Amino acid sequence: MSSVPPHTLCFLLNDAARLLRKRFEQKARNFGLTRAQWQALAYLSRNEGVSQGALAELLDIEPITLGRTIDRLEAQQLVERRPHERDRRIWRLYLRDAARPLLEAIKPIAEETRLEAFAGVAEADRETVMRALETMRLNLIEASSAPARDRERA
Amino acid sequence: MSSVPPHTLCFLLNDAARLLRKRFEQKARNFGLTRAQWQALAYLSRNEGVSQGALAELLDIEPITLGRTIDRLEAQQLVERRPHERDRRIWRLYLRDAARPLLEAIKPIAEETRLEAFAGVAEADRETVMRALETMRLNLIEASSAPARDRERA
DNA sequence: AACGCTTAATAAGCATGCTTATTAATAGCA
DNA sequence: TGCTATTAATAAGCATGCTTATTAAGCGTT
Repeated sequence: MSSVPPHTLCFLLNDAARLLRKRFEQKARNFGLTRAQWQALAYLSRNEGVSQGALAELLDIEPITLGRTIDRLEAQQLVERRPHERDRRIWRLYLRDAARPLLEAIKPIAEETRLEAFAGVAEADRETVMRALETMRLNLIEASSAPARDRERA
Repeated sequence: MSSVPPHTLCFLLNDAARLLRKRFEQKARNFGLTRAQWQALAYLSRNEGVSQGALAELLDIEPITLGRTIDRLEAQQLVERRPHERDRRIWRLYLRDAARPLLEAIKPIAEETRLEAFAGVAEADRETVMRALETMRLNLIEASSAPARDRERA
């Protein structure tokens, strides 16, 4: 009765990403971190003192989206907002001590999940996938930040 | 000051999927359909008369998630819920007439977005990516529907 | 100094996804 | 038949993401 689903890139990519996130969060629940929170922490750990806007730029998300994630990380005592020395509009972000061991502890979970996902995919193909995803990411950042043409057309 | 971001599979896959979705929705805004709504319609078009639970299973999402998407599609007169002949718990889902031309109209948008995303990726690599994503999807459905072991461990 | 432009962060409101809990109906067994 | 199990759908509550709008602060030009 039910026929083959239409596996376009958009559907497949979304499904794989959503299922990977779901699986990661099943395993990471005991740590109290979602994928988005972990990603924000991971990027922040390499860029302490950065502003919210700049960190959002690194993550390719909107500042307001990051802002609310930082709210939660701050409530969990994992991140600290400190005022900028000269510019009172800016918050500088820093990890708090509890965040560092958590970041280490969660790495094996990510690796486990990666191996589950990649099971049955040849090593060479895994590299191809990673390279292609990075290319796509850059293509799409470029495309969606310059959408004026399409909007005018419409 | 800011260093290379940690491009793990989980981050990259999520970022690529999110950016592709964002780009698709920028282009499809005039049609009033989100990616999730379009996906539900596309799968439904090949399985009319299906129940909500069965369609959710096809989409690999939770029934409650689909239920709310169907609420919106019903409000837009694109989908119809009809009672099951014998089982009063079940809604059978059908496309309404307005949905079919919409599904056709949106296909070129999806194709445009696909080409933008895949720019600079060799044809052979595109196929590798699609195959790998499908493998990953199946791996993760398998893994996350049998999570008992991990929960007990924890 | 005062005006207006830009920028950083946040607010409001929506859709999608999840988990957990509830309701209503069916199915299965004593 | 009647009790219990299961099943289908939905409700409640939360996190993440977006767009659009607002507030506050800084910058620049006159």
